[in-house]
Amino acid sequence: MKKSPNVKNTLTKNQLLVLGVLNSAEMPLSAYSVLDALRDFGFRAPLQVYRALDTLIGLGKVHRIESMNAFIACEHSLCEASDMTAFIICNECEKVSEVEDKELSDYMQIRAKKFGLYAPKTKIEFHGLCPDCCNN
Amino acid sequence: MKKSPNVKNTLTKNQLLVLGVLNSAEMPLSAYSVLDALRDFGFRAPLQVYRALDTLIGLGKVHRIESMNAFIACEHSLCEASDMTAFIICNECEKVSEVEDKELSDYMQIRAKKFGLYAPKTKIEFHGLCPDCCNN
DNA sequence: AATTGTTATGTTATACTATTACATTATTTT
DNA sequence: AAAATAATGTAATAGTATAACATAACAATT
Repeated sequence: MKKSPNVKNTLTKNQLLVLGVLNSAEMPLSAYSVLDALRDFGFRAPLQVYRALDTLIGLGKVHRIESMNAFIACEHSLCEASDMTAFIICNECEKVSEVEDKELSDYMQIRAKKFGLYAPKTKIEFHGLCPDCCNN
Repeated sequence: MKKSPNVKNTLTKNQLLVLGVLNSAEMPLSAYSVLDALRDFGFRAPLQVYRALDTLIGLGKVHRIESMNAFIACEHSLCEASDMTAFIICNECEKVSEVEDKELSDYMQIRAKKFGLYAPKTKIEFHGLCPDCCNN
């Protein structure tokens, strides 16, 4: 919960590298996986990854999957604008996909208010079995 | 994602100790905080805590707050029966409270189905500012 | 162009969270 | 009591994240 420089909206070298790795990945990656992927590009320490991730998350370009300690590139254009992010996570094949659901988003806002919480951004991580894995 | 012995529903010594600590706590505790709290009772290694937690979570008596890597005793009697668990988390004072919301629970089920996900249990962690912290 | 202030990086060490693997003890079942 | 199962103890290690400090890059003045 802090900071937000980067006034001009160009990403720095490290941020571009990290985002590139996540964009190329089909699954959420741990920070250390990202680090390993970037060793040939000069990355040597976790902090280089975590710092870039912090900024990218702040910009809405990357999401953190809390239940997996992993990071995934945003699949939407303007997630920063939305007030909810939701993920479908299969416990079996571990596939993760981001979903948009305006109706759910609105409902969550109403719910949060009902609880007296000011929650401009909510995140949902649906865990379960995807259609493929259900038929086993 | 595994196991579930403990056929008879009496808790073991370690499970009771861990649950006791969490029941006495007002906030979610990390596994290592629980460990420290139980050193005088013979606990010496993290695994003693994690094992007890696994079982207690399986029984619905303890919940894991994913976004905090912490654990909290269930405030309801029959959380195991419910198909949703939701928490209100203040990013400022870090107060966490479990809420029941049948309507939201039902809605989440519908939503999950819409995404083709079999998700008998969903968890929501609302992050935001509680009423107290909003007025600062 | 040198000075200053700010942002981004690099680097080391360390803290925090969780699991593997194996040995032992306790409990239940036969 | 013997065998089978469940619970525990212990050590080592893996995995995740941050603190603290040094340095470099960049921008905005003067």
